[in-house]
Amino acid sequence: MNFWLLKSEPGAFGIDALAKCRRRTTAWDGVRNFQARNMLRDDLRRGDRAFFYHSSCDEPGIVGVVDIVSNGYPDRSAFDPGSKHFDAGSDPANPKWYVVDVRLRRKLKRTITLAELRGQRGLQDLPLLKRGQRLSVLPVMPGQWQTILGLE
DNA sequence: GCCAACGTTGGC
DNA sequence: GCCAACGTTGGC
Repeated sequence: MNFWLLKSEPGAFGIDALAKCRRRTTAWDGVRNFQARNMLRDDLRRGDRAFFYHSSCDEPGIVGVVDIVSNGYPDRSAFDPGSKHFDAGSDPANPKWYVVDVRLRRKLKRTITLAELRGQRGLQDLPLLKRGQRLSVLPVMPGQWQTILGLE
């Protein structure tokens, strides 16, 4: 099992929105960055686990844990002209963008803030904390995962 | 709103 | 292939 961190803006799709989804499960769609796409397509696997991170908000930080419940598959929102994630450059016969399905495992009892993560020993190498890092899908090493859970 | 950092685009 | 211009991300 591998560990990941998935970012979302709570104003667009926050953890409470996921909690309201049928079976607390949804396709993690709308990722439009090639590096993140490659990870969704090739690296995230059913059975993996990820932190749910809120970005661009009052209190950026980790708010929950999700299970990855599918392998990567084409992002259908890219094919839908009515979707805000529509991309005319993605063809169903040759999909450009990918998703995985995620299911909410649990909300954390409290938000583990970005500021708190920055100050934590043992997380110096967490990709989330690297300068200029902007990917919405990021790996988390097992030791980092445990360190973060220990902060809750 | 500002700005640093990075990705993408497109002319050459 | 280079690189300037532009767009986006995201913390502050």
